Amino acid sequence: MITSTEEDYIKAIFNISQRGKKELVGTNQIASQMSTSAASVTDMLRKLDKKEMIIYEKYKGVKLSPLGTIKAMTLLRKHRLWESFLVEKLGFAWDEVHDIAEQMEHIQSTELVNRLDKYLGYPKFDPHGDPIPDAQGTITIRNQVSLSSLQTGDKGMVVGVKKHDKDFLNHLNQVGINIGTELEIILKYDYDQSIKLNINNSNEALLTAAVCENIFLKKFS
Amino acid sequence: MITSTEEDYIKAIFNISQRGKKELVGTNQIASQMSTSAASVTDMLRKLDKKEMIIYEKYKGVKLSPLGTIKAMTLLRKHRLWESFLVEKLGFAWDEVHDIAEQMEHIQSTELVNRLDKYLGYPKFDPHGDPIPDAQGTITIRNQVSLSSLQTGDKGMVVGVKKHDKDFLNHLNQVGINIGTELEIILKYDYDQSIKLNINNSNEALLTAAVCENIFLKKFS
DNA sequence: AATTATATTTAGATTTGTCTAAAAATAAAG
DNA sequence: CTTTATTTTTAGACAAATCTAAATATAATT
Ligand SMILES: [Mn+2]
Ligand SMILES: [Mn+2]
Ligand SMILES: [Mn+2]
Ligand SMILES: [Mn+2]
Repeated sequence: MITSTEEDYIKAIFNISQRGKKELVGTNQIASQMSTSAASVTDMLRKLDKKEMIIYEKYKGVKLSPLGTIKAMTLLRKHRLWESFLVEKLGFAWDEVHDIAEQMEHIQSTELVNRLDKYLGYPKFDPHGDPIPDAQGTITIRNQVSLSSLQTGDKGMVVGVKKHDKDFLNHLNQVGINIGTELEIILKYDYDQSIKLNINNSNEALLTAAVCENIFLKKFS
Repeated sequence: MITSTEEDYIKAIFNISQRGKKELVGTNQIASQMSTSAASVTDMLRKLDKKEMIIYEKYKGVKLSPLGTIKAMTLLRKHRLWESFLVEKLGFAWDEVHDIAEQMEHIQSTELVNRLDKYLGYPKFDPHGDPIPDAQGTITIRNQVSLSSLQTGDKGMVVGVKKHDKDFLNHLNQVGINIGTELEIILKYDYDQSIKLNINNSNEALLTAAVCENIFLKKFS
């Protein structure tokens, strides 16, 4: 038996270790990710260690055990399948689904998840371009580059975003960027690395370096 | 803010007051329905009373307040819509969906429920024949009779069941009864009120009085 | 190497939901 | 109208998840 609070900690540890380079995750990192106190994190780490979901050494840090990694994959699978359902079947926008999926990922029923997967046609990526682990927990890796790494004249198609918060996604909506959108870099300014680009061969837009950093593309040619 | 435990108590109180004749629900009734102790129930009743979800008088009993009744309707709506989704879209059988819906009914998002309702085509009844409250909380009443009340020669169509547990529904599956099944009473035995009947103009079956008690029909002519 | 700063853990409390055992209130019987 | 039985509430305790404030360990600076 695992509680949904424990599940959220597992997810947080996985997410932090994905985006950082270091193998071990720190107490404060988890605390800030979960918007809770460091003391609460320490308590929970002890508990998850006893349940053998993580490998934890006092003062040094923490990483997921094999068991914890499987659990994290299951959670990502559920979260991303529900997000896909909300967008594909119920017509939600990609910036409206995260908080709901955050709840639905905790529903306990493997049969439900597998049937949902089938119903959606076994999608490989969620509405934010994140890969969906299959029933065995394996994920499809896609070769993608950050928009920041492209130069003047380069072209590509948007395949994912790094941040998932409403404000960021809403901004992309406003400038007309979504998964599948085609971009051509008209000019990359040396001064501040901001990028002027052409969207779907029609509109033009200017993105700051901070925004470009969080957009993933499949580069053409 | 209401917790999902509180929501389950609200539902229990509503369900008990529906099936019983008395207006006030007792502590022990709730305890047995929720498989918990009477002491826990008393604690929760105090809390729900302070939140104005129920009207509670020590030693006398409890009933839902207007606020609590709205809450109960919302919960029934969510539970039954999710059950419909699981059966209609994901292909679950009617005896497999209750426990999953018991979890999904607690997802917090009115937008989600209303979109789900639309996606399902605004169904009026769930897979067990129970009415689904609309967004305003009003439910369609259907004129139905218990199979026990029918006599030799009567005909009707199954429109609902009183019990929702797996064992009971599985038994109905075995004898070939589901929502929509047409029944004709061949013979009602005076000795123990058991009923021999014809199912969909093909098979024959014998049901005990206890089983007949829990099947609702729309009587023909 | 000693001092300062940061990160992490402990100590002690709180809230929520639960329990058992005992006390009190109400209902049922004699 | 007492006595017995049932129902309900209280008392006291516990596990889970959280908090603040204080102590301790590790890292960074002089
Ligand atoms: Mn979550
Ligand atoms: Mn996503
Ligand atoms: Mn429930
Ligand atoms: Mn139902």
